[in-house]
Amino acid sequence: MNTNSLAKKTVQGGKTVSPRTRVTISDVADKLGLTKGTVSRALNGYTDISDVTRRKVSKAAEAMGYRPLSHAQAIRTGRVRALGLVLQINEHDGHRPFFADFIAGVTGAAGRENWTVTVATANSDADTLSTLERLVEERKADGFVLPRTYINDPRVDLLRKLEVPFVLYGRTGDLSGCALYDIRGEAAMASATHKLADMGHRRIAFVNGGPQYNYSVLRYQGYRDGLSRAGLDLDPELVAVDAVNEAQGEAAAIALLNQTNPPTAFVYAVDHAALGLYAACAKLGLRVGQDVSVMSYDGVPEGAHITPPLTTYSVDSRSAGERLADLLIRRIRGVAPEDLREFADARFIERASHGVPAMSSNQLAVHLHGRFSGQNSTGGKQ
Amino acid sequence: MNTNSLAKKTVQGGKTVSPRTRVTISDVADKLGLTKGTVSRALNGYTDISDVTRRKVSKAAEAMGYRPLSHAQAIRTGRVRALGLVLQINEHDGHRPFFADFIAGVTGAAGRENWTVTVATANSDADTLSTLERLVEERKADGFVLPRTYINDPRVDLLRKLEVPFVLYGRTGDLSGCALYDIRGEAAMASATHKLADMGHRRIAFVNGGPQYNYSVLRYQGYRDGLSRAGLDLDPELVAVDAVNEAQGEAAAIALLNQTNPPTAFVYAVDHAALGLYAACAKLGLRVGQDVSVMSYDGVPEGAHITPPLTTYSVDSRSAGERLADLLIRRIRGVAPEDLREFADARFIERASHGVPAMSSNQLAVHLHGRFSGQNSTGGKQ
DNA sequence: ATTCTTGCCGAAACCGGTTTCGGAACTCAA
DNA sequence: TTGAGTTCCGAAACCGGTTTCGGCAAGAAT
Repeated sequence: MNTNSLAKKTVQGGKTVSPRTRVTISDVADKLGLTKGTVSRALNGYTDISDVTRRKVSKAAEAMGYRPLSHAQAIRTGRVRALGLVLQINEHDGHRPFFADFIAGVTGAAGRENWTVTVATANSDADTLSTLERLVEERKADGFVLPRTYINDPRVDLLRKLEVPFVLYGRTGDLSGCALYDIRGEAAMASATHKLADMGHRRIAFVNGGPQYNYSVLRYQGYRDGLSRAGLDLDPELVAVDAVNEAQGEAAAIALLNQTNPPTAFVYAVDHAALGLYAACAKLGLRVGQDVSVMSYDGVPEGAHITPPLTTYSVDSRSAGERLADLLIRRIRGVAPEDLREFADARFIERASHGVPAMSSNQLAVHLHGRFSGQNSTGGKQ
Repeated sequence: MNTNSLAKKTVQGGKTVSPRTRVTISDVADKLGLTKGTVSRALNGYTDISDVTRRKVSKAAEAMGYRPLSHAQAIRTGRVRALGLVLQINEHDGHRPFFADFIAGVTGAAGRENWTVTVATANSDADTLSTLERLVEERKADGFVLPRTYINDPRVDLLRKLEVPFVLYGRTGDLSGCALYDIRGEAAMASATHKLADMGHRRIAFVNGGPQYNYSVLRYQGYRDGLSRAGLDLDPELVAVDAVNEAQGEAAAIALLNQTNPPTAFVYAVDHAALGLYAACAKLGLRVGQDVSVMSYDGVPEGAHITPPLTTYSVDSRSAGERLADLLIRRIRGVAPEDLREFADARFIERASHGVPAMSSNQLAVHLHGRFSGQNSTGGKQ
């Protein structure tokens, strides 16, 4: 018998109520004349409990509003039913708008399984690692979602060493033992490149994102695949790197356009960088979608509001979060990482930032260099 | 003696290592020849432990890398050292960009005290309440941060009833027993109104946000204070409500401008709505910052990129998150809610969306109605 | 009728901490 | 010398669950 039940309960009007006190497993056991061990086994699907008893127990538990305390379970099982998410907040992180959707996806899917999500933030790689370690040490999470993977990711090394389950949002150099979810960014880049070539563009530039991220090798590969499928040669002079925000995207565009054989089309790996092309074109007196075409990747909201609206490949961050949470929970429950790899495609959003080239590369060069010095200019036709 | 220490430890090369196993409080106790009860008391500042022992214990614990398992502590203390944050993700929530900063603030401050943050999302008021209840039931958090307060907030009622600590981000109708942090939006609105009046504007409109939110009564009050300080009368025809995104802000602006005595200046309670004024002016052939002035509130990044850049009162979401986490932790530790109320001011960011009126209200009316019918127009001079 | 299974559940240990209680040793005053 | 306080720590209960172990009763096999 639950020795505390008398102290904790009060009889009011013939009905037993528990003031300010949770209903514990012993309460359920007492009510049924069983022991708490039996109740526990019944609730957790042990096979040595008769169906009759099992049904009785789960019914009573439901009726009494019994909810096991996850940290009381954790002390024995080692599981807290929580997912960990360590976000690295960089100063120049252009991806913040995604967080809300992404977090909503992760927490939503976790909640549906009655799991919770422990979120922490860090402001450097080292900080991320020590935060991960702290969360593991205190067992605040049973596993982790690792967003924004590097080609060479120290978080993966750490969690592998600690034997803590994790799932990647993105791929990484060494995938052994990794569960993951990723968007086929390479397919999007190939498709964009190919589409632009189909429209008649012959010189198509590629502006990549941060070189440390794994996505950049994939998207670059996609760009090259698109070129070769279109029968175009790769010109290294048409490739820029490390543009993840508007300013960097603008600088890259200006540098590329100031060449003697400028591109008539751009493929950007990151939407926020692609927004910089608009600024560059404003300065250089070019019309986006006519003089210069662009397609990009991510699907940020700003792209829909800019003029002309940006053609892009949109990523569904919420469903990414949902899938990641689901995969991670299964990983924690013991499914092999190799069986937990999912891919999705970005969705093509055709807007108005691309079209058939109004000029050839040569004509564009004349147009540009006949009016401008080839340096940045703050004036120009709007 | 820790009966498990032999089973768990292995001696390798004369050095005791613990393979795959945490160091527990019993390990520390064994090493020092004390009992785990003593170690626990020493570590938790009980007065019946001698200073010598206390120092010995904390030193050994540190050296052995002992970290108490928060859920093991929780089973006795009822505290999990976690803050709860339930975010309501509305479809038309224009405030998403803040989330990253806000969450970074909360988690950062919590982490500094070795607390963690469990985040959950909900998509309706009812969902928010049931999520809160679930988190309380399973004791996934010791207290909650409640962002975006309503005038009449059911979350407050719930947590008050459950006697769970919480802290508001914003004020609410009945503040009894509430700890809170808030930005003085009313002061910002008053200041904006007064500044515009000083510049010579006589008809200043106010476009408020969602009427269910507590901030809207405060900002409206601030607008009225600003008017009266400037010696201007309140004209109800110059007040619009419920504009929290660009489309709603645009509709409000067009309706206000189509009146016979249109405003020459606008005070918006929400930046995202103020962006709609730009769209409205583009349609009506007005120049923002000259024909029409505007000041707003929030400090969203888009405001800096739009032309002309938006003058606004910027809120520091990160430090808000930090302060809230700090207040909540103190609240959970027992500080009275009345002693946990903090206010901060929004920072004035003077940009180019305001100026002396180019025309009086009458002239503006002639300008508008001489060219347009007074209905929405999609054409007009860009 | 006896023995062997099998199904089902009680009893108790256990997880890693916290907290209460009591008593040994040491002071200090009478 | 003794009695009353203090100081400091050990012993054990406790928190709310999970898991192991063993045993009883009913049915099957011999």
